[in-house]
Amino acid sequence: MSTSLSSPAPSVSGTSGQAGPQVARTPRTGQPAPPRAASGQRTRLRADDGRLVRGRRSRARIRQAARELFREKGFDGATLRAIAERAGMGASSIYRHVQSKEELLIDELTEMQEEAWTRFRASDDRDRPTDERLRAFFDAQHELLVADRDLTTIALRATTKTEARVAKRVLQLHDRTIGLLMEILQRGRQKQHLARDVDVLETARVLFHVSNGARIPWANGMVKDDALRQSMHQAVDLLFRGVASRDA
Amino acid sequence: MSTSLSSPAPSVSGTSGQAGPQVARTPRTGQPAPPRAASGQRTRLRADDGRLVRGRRSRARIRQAARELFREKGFDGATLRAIAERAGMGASSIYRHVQSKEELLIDELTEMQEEAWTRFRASDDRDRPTDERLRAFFDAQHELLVADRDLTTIALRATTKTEARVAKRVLQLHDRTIGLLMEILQRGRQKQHLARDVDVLETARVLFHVSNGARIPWANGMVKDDALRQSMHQAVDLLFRGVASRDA
DNA sequence: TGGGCTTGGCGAACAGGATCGCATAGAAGG
DNA sequence: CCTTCTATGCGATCCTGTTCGCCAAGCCCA
Repeated sequence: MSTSLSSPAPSVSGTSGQAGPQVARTPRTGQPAPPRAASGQRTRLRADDGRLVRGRRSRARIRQAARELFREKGFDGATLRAIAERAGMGASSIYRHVQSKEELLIDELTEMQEEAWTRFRASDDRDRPTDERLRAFFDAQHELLVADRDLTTIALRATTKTEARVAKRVLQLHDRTIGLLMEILQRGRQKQHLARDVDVLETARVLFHVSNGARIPWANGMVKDDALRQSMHQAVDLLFRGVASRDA
Repeated sequence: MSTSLSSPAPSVSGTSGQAGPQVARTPRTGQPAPPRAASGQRTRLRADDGRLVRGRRSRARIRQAARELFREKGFDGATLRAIAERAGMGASSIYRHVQSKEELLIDELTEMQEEAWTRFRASDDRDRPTDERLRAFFDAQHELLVADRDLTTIALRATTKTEARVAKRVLQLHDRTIGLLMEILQRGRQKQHLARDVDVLETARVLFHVSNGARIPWANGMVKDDALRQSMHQAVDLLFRGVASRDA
């Protein structure tokens, strides 16, 4: 327990595995390149291979184009063909670099998360009361979400893509968030803000789920920005104080 | 507060409006039939009009076919064309009766919910401890969900359809569930299981969100059936007891 | 009987995500 | 230089949800 809230928090459910997404892949097949018979494989591919360089650049352009178009037209409004055009290539080429449109979305989300955490950390103080820290944590997320309502909605949607690869990456994101919440809670237990026998993991999960769930009516316009924020604050309070009557 | 858990619980967010879905509609236009100029409208359409009867039968066949195919192939696997075929009509005809594929899903979900509630009520006893009742409530839902993992996933997905009509109906479902939870909690407050100043609505929401959120990793196979169940039980406990240390 | 209206149905067509097979261009090695 | 392999790229095509324009059948009223 040291570098609080910095490195990729421990995976929490079984969602680990699979290194970073930067590695060049062969999306077309899904398999990491068939080992080819028993002959000696020839090339091992240097990282500065001109083709790979080009590939990386293309990927970057795609991501950029996607990001822009998502913001301009929303996820559904951003056609793959449009993204491709802006990235300066044919639609089908995108699939050389990406498995599905959702994957582009997830890249985007991951970045948003990262930024939310950075912001939070910037103003965090580990010695504040735990519930206060939690509220600040959610506020940080809230701020960013509000700017991109559409992305938020679609993020929730992506969660439920049965297509394994997509779902897994989203779940990983979830796990990281839960991990961060756990760190906050753990600290709270050290400082005896929390009862000693509290299950930190389960508590973190509850908080996380609430924050996700509360976004749904908001994303659908049933709830105002600020109400969502308040709602999370209340949730933290409820969870802290408990709802049971004290004389039990 | 009398007929506990029976009639459509009070709508909780702004999601009210729009009567039942049984009314014959004009999906093609979206508008409930253009009022037509200033002339006197002729027909008022008796309920046993042969056309309407036929229509109802078609709708029923569509629903039936959809239900079956959803179960056989999952939501995404159940092609509209396939549904149409099984219902004995062309694909486009479906749209005379339904606004979108998701709508079929929602019909299905609504029924599942209804059944879950019925089951719960059957074994409920309003004098039991509140937390026990809540656990039973979630268990009842759990039982049904387990049978239809795919539907559950897609249900969550449907929540995030920006397409207003779909989202609204899902939100209504949510509201009803939250309403039922509120009734349980309210009763708990009467019986002084709950602290007097607890915000029943907010508590119900928290519970609901957690139950939804917890399903996501489960639906993606990261969590076993029983773990999901346990998780909900734990969540109820946490919320009841509160996580803050008592000496604060 | 026949006109006016409404509901239900159909095949064609469209849009958007994804796949396929072929083509090009670097790189490595002889 | 020629071969061989790999990473990229492309246009055609597929699949699926959805829309469109047209038509038949049912009901009502003259």
